[in-house]
Amino acid sequence: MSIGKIMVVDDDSNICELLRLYLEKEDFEVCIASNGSQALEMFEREKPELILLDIMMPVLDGWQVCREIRKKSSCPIIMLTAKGEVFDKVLGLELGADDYVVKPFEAKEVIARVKAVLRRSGDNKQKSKIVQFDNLYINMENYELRVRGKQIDTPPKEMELIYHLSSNPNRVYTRDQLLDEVWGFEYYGDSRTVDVHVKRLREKLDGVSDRWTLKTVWGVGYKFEVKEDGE
Amino acid sequence: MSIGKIMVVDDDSNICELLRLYLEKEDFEVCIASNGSQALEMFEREKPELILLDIMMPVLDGWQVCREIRKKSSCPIIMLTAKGEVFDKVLGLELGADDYVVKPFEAKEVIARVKAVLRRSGDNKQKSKIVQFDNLYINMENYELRVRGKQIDTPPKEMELIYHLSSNPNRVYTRDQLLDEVWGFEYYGDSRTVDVHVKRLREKLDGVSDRWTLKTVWGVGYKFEVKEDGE
DNA sequence: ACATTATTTAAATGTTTATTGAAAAAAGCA
DNA sequence: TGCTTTTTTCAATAAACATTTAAATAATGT
Repeated sequence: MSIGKIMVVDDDSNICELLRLYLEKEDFEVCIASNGSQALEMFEREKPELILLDIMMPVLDGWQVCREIRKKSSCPIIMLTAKGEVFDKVLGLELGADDYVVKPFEAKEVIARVKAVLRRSGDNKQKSKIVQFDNLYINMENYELRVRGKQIDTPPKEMELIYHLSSNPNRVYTRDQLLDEVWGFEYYGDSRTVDVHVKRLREKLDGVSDRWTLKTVWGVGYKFEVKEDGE
Repeated sequence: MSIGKIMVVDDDSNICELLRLYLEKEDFEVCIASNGSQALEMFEREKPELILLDIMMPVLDGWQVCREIRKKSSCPIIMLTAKGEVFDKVLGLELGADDYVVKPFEAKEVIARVKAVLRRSGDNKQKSKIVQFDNLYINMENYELRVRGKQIDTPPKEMELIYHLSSNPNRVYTRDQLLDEVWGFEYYGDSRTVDVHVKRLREKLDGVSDRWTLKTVWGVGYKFEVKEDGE
């Protein structure tokens, strides 16, 4: 599943495809424009969450594109600059670009900067990686699960399962839904697998709180049930 | 209100005043030195956040000033060079200048570069080169690692790795992240390399404290885990 | 009571990490 | 420079751990 759409603008198709390769590996969706005017048009249509923008381009150069986009949007922009143009990039930043990368670049570095800029720009739809209910604390950043403040070592699948369930309290998930959403779409295993993981989680979590419980919905699936106040 | 103090060093008072005018309009605080030795003295006293430094100056030239300041500080420095003057970029980089501007300059351009350099330096630096947890002491200034006050000879990579991990306690890093952030983007080696370094660090550090530990997060990576009080 | 669904258990399967020793690379020294 | 030592990397194996499967048992609803 895509974690965001990124528009790559460069007249060198090798560079575009290289970036596409790496970005898609990181689960970004990618669209490509090979010149400035195409970029502006595509920007309207695709509404990307971030733009990787080459400076040296035919028709409209990167700065002009940057300036145009800034007139109507604050979409993050990372400039791609050739080695010779080192000091113009400073002005690029002043025009409203968020970061820059100097060619020839390491693809890994570009990815890192994309992530950093997205993180900084904040309004990305990344939901909190922390869930807390009464004396249960789940932190997917650190892969940490705490019960009454005490850390409990938990394997990744169990971790993701309890996180998924508790992120949407009171919602019932069928086993197949859980296999799709936690294990992944391509997974084709026995749905009893879910039961086993639920069982292990219960071993760790049962009787821990009277304010929530990992409940079986008979004939349907499971839910993380949270009790209302005073109930 | 000032958004930061900038020291301007130039023997031409016209240039100094022009820069002061523009910088103050942008809410920077400005102090001015008209030669090298005055600059060094003022640097100690005023502790500016950035320095605009002319190269051609009587008494001490810009290069010498730059070198002196770099001995004790990483304060950002932008060099001012006259047109026709050959700017030695390699020398500039080696001495630690962050950017340069060629005279005659547009005041707006200087402002843009000042802001860009400040933004960059704000991203990167600011973090202490010393980390301390319980009886572990890491000093990256002089590559020194101490356990219970006793110095332990440690190879550079291990040093950088434990420093990186312990600088962000409890955060999980994947092996690839560590390769990017400790080894560098251009590194293309096997990610198992990280394991070996972790293993060596553990030989040196295991059982040393019950308040922190170098922990494996199965299926994910490693973290420097620090226990809360009373746990 | 019967059919269906859920839980538990244990064993098999698969994956990730730890450990090791040797090779390669880098750094230090004469 | 050439030699030695240290550090880093690589690759193979062993160990640890997680996940899945399958089958037996228990619970639930009609």
